[in-house]
Amino acid sequence: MKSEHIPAPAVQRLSLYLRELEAIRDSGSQTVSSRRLGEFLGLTDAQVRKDLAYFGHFGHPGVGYEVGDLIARIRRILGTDRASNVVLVGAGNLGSALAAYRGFARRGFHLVAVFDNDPAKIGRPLAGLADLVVRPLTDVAAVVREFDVRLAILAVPADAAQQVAESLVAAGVRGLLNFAPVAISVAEDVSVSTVDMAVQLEQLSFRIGAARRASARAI
Amino acid sequence: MKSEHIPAPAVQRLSLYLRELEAIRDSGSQTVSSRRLGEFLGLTDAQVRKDLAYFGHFGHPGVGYEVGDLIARIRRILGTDRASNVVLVGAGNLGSALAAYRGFARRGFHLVAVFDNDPAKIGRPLAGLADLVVRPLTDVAAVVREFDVRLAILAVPADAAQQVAESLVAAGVRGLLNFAPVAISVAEDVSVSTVDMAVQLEQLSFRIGAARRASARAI
DNA sequence: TAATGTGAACTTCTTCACAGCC
DNA sequence: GGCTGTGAAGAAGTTCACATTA
Repeated sequence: MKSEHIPAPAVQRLSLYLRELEAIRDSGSQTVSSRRLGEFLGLTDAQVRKDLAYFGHFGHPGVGYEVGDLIARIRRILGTDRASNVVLVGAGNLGSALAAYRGFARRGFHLVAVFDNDPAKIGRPLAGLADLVVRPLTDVAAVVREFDVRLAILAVPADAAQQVAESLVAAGVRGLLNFAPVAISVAEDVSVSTVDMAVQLEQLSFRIGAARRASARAI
Repeated sequence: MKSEHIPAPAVQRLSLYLRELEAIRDSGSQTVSSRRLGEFLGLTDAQVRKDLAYFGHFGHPGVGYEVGDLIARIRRILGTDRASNVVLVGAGNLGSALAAYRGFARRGFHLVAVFDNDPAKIGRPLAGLADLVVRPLTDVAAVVREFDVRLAILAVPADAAQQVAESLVAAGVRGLLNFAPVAISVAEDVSVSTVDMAVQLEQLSFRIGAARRASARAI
């Protein structure tokens, strides 16, 4: 297969496979079948095979996939086989929590700087992170260039998000993980992924409401 | 239209429309066209109309949609027209940040309790939130029943997530917003939405890598 | 026997294009 | 003229089922 166009949902699942594979590796398995890999994620074996086949011939008929090999391949595909530098803008509650999160480092992302424009925060280390001193937003361009930063995390208030995004992009950032509850528009060669936690709760609210309505009808 | 089956992506977008509509209302507009509503979200006008039409006849030909009315209708559909009680499990960095986040309350979710099993945290108020005292996990069932809690936020380590999820579900919770980087399996009448921030960064990493590869080919 | 990779069938979602209404 | 609602067409994604390989 190894085609030109790969469905976006397939790429999303690739990350989930990676997470699952790491757990499988830690449990001691050398190989894994498409069925087992999909099981926990609620996916069919065919789906798993199709997804992986978009990227190459990774499996061995009759055997399955070699766990360590597949992890390495997926990391290469995602571009996380080498650590990449990331900056964080916004040293409030959420920003501090994100900076302290170890999951980023474990998956190949190295946080090199934190920015904020609050004079009370600038110059101080983030709570519990002695090596990360908050820097003023005016330093963004210099840091992005110095550390060849391509990804940034936005944890600023909604009304500041668009402007901060623009300065990051101007400095050379190519991907933004936005936690502000607002849509951000940037040049189309820049990727933005917005995580709006209230939206997630609303979706759950709808789904449990729909379930209740459905069961009410069934009675 | 007002059909039985509604595409999941349409429901997702409903939340985004709501967010956008609130901004439009605050900017003073009384009505909005499908084109304008979709513009910022990168959606076509047809998509917006189709999505809204799944739920009823909300618009006025020649005029558009009445902003306040549409907000009220979408809130009803999502089940957020009345505040619903939510609990949070995990009072670490992320949990504390989530508890302090005002966006939940603004969108109709009321955080009634925070749980943790760390004795050093139990009995103390969350940083900056005097009214939220951390309670032991053993209180979950009682609180869920007392406040008729249907939604819970999980901000616990990955290796605890499944177990905590099970106790929440046993207590009567019907929807889980999971921030632990692990798939959770529960009865199928319970909804789970997992937000894995490292996965989001990986997706961005892939997209900017793919863009680079594409431009390299183009040269 | 066990499991992959993949065309073909099927299902789901999106876009088009236009009748109808303000 | 402006704009919605929607059937029909088209595109995208998923599942099936089987040839193939270990």
